[in-house]
Amino acid sequence: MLTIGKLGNAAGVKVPTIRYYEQIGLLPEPERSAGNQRLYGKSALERLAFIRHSRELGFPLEAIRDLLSLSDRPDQSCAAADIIAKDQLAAVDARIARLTALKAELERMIAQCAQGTIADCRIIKVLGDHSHCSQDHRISEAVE
Amino acid sequence: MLTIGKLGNAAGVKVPTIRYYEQIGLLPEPERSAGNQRLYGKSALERLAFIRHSRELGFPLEAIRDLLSLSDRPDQSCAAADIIAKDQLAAVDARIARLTALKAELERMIAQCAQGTIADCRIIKVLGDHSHCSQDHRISEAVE
DNA sequence: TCTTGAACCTCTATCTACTAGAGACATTAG
DNA sequence: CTAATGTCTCTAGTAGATAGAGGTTCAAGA
Repeated sequence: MLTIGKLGNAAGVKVPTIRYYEQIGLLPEPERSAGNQRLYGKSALERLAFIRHSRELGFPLEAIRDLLSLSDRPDQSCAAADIIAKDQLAAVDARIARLTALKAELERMIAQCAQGTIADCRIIKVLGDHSHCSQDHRISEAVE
Repeated sequence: MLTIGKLGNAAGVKVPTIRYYEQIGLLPEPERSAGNQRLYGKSALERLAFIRHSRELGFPLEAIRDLLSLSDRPDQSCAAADIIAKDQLAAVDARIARLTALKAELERMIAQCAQGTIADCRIIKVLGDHSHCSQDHRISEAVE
């Protein structure tokens, strides 16, 4: 059995984060030692590793909750998992598109800065007036 | 003079957001009407537009606070503004890099899904075990 | 002039995904 | 046995807003 610290080390997740996941019901309440400390088994480690990896791939916790409950029913269709993953991919794509537009605008802005005084600074000017922008970087309401 | 609603419309910022900006000291406290309603002039509109545009470019509010205080001192060097903008560009670049890696991994994962049952689902499998991943998508600690 | 409805006011709570800290108890190494 | 480290619960804080309750003010129409 693992204490919370060992579990955290093994899964690459900080201790308070594990307790947080338990609090929001993403991890089940574990056994306790005689002294009331949490004790985890192998399945908790697997579940936590699943969560961590999903987080690394950018899935929100609610999506992970759904994926976990899917993985608890191995005989069902995996169409739902496919949808969740595709949603996540679409979200990532949207963010990349938006960030790429931002990057272009920032580069343009920085390139124009002649390193003079604030009064002449293109950066300050551009920020103050969207009409100085080359393109529309206000892509959708996806607030990145 | 503009009421808060007109100001919001003119700048493209929601009313509660304007009050929030005032609360955190990003906008100065405006005049009030006899009935205690906020009244704004042209300079508030310019300042709010500046904030909005900066937010659209992804600058965090603290950076915007710095940029605003720079723009209040027009005779100083704009080197500081340049640094803030370059920092933001670096942050955007880092996020794009990370998201691009995530995108590749998600696409790979989805492509492998044979639409069978959960028991065979590659998505669930991959999420449960990082070793199924082609690359290291855990780029740095920049938690996107 | 009166009234209605929209816009405004303050205040508190909520969201995501954690992180930090206080003060107390448990465990383990030497 | 003691000291250091780990763990416990609880509260509060982070960014950047958004939502709602319950009440007031304003502008326009009848």
